[in-house]
Amino acid sequence: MAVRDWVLHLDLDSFMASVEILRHPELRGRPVVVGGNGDPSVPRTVVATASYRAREFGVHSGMPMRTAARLCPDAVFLPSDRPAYEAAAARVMEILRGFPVTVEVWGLDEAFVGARTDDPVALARALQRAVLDGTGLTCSVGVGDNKHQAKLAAQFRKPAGVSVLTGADWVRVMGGRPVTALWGIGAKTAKKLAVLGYRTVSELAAADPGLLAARFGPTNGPWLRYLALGRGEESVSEVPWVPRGHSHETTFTEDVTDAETVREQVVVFARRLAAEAAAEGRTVVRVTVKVRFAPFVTQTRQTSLGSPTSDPEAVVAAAEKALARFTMDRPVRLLGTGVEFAPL
DNA sequence: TCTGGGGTCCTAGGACCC
DNA sequence: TCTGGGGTCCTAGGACCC
Repeated sequence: MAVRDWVLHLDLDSFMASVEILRHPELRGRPVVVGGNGDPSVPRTVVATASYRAREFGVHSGMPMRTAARLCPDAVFLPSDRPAYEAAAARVMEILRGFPVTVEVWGLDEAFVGARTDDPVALARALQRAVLDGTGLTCSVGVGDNKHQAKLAAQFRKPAGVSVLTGADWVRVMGGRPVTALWGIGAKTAKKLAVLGYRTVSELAAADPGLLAARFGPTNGPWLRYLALGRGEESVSEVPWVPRGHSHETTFTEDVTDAETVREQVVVFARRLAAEAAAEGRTVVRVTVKVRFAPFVTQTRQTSLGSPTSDPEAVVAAAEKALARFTMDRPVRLLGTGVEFAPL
């Protein structure tokens, strides 16, 4: 094969569960479920990651922990331990950077890898081997002409597989699949597309661009068709991601009706966010408070700051001002607070 | 399946200005 | 006095992803 640029997507398999099994070897081969505080009887908590053994029982990410416990009573349930996963992910990224490639970290457990090679599959295998030898973790790798193709390909053979998806076989592989197979089209968009008569990737690829723009907007409309044609970003960048902001939220185990409890939680979040901004050398330009009322109705209110700051009192005051704009006439299920940073 | 937490980006509508 | 057109900023909400 000729030498050319490729995009690879590396996806760690059942990442959080795998990290737990690594440090608790006696769990190997058992169904392991990570989520909430590790107690599956607590309502309003969901599965973050299920091991492949647990998935055989139908357990999957996003499922209520209580449902997981019903499907797989013998599973080991563990709380999620972010610092441990961040440390494991950092080791994986360092291993990838040992190769003559460009590594773009993408979320906690994924990376895009840009490489100039005549054998991307051999490279994918070498990356997998190095990650396994260095950390004990397995990963799946997708190879493509762009990020979209590589990302989809990585899902084809999980766990521990390598798959290739390029423009040359896009239509054959993807054409007949539902539009939700594309990276960025979910159930809501699929439903709207179905109304227009576009159900498969090939149908969307042949869609009327004007119709899409009218229905989905000037940016999103054309982008949907672009996805269906198998296009995507071709460049991989190792420049570290600059966060746009941070947020914290909590779903109360039982709905809260006491206004003071709500206010106290907002203040706690605002102080934490101000401290995080200061620690990262960032300033806050906007504070958003999010309230999810019972049964499941979500509203947001935001306050812009006159001038960017990381002063905790200013952030707290802005959060309280946003909170005051809600009509608190129903029990509160979830409370969140977020800050938007000034660009660097 | 009674539905987490942390992100990103886009859109629509109103305010305001020239 | 019945009322253009464009630009920009702000807010609230929606959709998607892991």
